[in-house]
Amino acid sequence: MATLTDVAKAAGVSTATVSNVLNGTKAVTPHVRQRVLDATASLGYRPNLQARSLRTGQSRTLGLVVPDLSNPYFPALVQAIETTARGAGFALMVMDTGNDMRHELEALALMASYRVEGVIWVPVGDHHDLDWPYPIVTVDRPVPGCDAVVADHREGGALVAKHAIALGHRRVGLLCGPHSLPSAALRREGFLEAGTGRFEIAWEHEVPFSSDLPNQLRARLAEPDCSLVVCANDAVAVGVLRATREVGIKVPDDLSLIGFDDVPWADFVDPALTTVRQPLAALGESAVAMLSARINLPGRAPHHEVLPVELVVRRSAVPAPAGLASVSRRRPA
Amino acid sequence: MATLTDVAKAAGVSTATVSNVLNGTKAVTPHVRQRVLDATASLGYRPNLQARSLRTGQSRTLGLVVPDLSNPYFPALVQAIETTARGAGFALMVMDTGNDMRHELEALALMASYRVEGVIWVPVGDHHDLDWPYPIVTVDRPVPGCDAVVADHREGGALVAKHAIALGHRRVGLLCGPHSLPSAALRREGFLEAGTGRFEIAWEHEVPFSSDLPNQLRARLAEPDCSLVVCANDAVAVGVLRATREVGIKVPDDLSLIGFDDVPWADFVDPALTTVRQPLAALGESAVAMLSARINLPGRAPHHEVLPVELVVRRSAVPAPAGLASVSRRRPA
DNA sequence: CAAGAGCAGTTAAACGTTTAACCGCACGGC
DNA sequence: GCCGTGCGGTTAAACGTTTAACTGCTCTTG
Repeated sequence: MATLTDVAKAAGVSTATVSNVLNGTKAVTPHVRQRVLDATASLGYRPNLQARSLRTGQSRTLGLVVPDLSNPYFPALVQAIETTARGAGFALMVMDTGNDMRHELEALALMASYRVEGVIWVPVGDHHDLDWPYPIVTVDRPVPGCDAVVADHREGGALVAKHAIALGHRRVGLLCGPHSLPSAALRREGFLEAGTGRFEIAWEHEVPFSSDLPNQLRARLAEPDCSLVVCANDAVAVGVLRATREVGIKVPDDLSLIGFDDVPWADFVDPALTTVRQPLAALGESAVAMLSARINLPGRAPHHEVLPVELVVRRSAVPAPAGLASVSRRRPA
Repeated sequence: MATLTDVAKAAGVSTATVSNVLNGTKAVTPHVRQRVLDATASLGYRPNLQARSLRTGQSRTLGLVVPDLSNPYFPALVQAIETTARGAGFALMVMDTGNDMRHELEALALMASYRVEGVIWVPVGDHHDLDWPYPIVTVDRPVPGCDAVVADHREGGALVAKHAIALGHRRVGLLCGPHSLPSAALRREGFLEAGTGRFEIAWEHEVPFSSDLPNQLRARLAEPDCSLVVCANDAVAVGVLRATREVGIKVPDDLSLIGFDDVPWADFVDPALTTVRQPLAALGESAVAMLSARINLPGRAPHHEVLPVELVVRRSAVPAPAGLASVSRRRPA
């Protein structure tokens, strides 16, 4: 590849001059400026960003560390991060940790070696005492000492509760995600808080964020004993959908269902899922905004940003049958 | 961050020696070796890969250029590419072109500036006369002069046809993707080739790869005039699923449906989609394998690799009703 | 008209590595 | 007792940039 020196030689000037016209650093005579431009064009010169980085200490590269790209939650997030990062003049280096904490630390170390200027991180394990030579913004899961941007899971839970109340449900089943995950815990809290006194929790189970439901749950779903099941996740909702279909319970006629996340296919299942949309694109944009802010002026105290979520009403949750019908129907005398 | 020179100073040796112990380039006395190791550890030294790259000309970085990360086709592909690339000692720089040819060229140019050693590219437009200073492997869409790895779309089409025959369908509707896309065209060819004489094409439409069907198609689907609809895509299949539901046609009882791709949620819709699985992980692995092969020995003629696809039978396609029932039912005397 | 300022360009150092060339020394073989 | 060789280490150049310091010039200005 052509180098700055090549261009300088071709244009008959010094490398400094070439650098100056290419970066607009200093004024140069129109005539020589044109000669330089011609030379760059004809040689197909492209600056070597690694060399520049070495000299300036700015790699113009951001890192992104995620636990599992094939999780439908991520693509939209990654896309938003990549496009806004590039818009801000940063290229994005991506690493998938496969949900493994060890890989996670290796990834962060590699990022350091590649001299990224900052990292956006969706952590999987519990972390503390991190010290890396670059600023970090975590997404969805705060880590002590790092900036963080999260969706308003608590409010999301509350939105679900309010919707349940508006639909007149009095007995609801609750399938919440792993308590160890802040997001799941907050959704649950928000939901319970907004719902106390307005409806009764018929039962509650902790399930993984997956559409493969634990077996004991299938039995439970055969006799739901409630008119609405609130799910940790859209994936979980699909699991419930399947399980109920197997035992002949119809959603939403016999049983209402609410998910969370609004994954891309939430609108494709039958019935389309009523769910809470996470502002994936906004999360991504905020993350890179916070990161570049911190790159530009380090030393400020870590900051948390929480973004609003949105209830999206589709067809899986309908008004509760009058007189707690679903409860009595399932409890023949 | 600590530098090689810092380490050398701390260990009381020259930078060359430090480099040699860290890379195992030359033998060094166990004693001094240990001193160096201690120094690196205590300083938390991490090699500056940019500087190394500048010196050696090897950035240990690969580029990935995709048209649209939020397309469900990609996450699995990206994941496979990233993990196998990293396994081979390469970090991955990702850029999303937003389905825009101009962005595509900008992305390739940026990759050049970042001095990636090679690029894996899922092109969107028609390209030729490319010349970039790095090797390129295209995925899913061959570009003249580049290595390519593709799924066996033709065979996929044939698999669908054979399955249709096995199920006894005699009249089928065909919704094929944009003819301009080789993948869509090949699926169609394979399908038609394997099916001629065994079933009749009741009608055929060219549709975009989307679940929003053109309106004239909805009318068509109200009177399918066939027992099976073969879809360009799982997304298209979902579109058909919706449209038929609206007019009261039941899948698969009244009408069978076959998709393509086996996107992650193909199993979540009702009925679960019978479809053709693309070997996404294998495509990714092959792509980086081909790329590192070419990096190691350039100058070989471009090579194409086509990977086998797989029919996955679920519930959306069932045996045809006897006596072309679906046809006669829809045509009352 | 002399001196100072500003302009347009060059020189050279520096960023953090790798690596070829070199150097001193001990050792083995004749 | 010498010479060649291999070992363990150092020196210094080079990779492609940016940029501070410098050099002539021309212009302005008092």
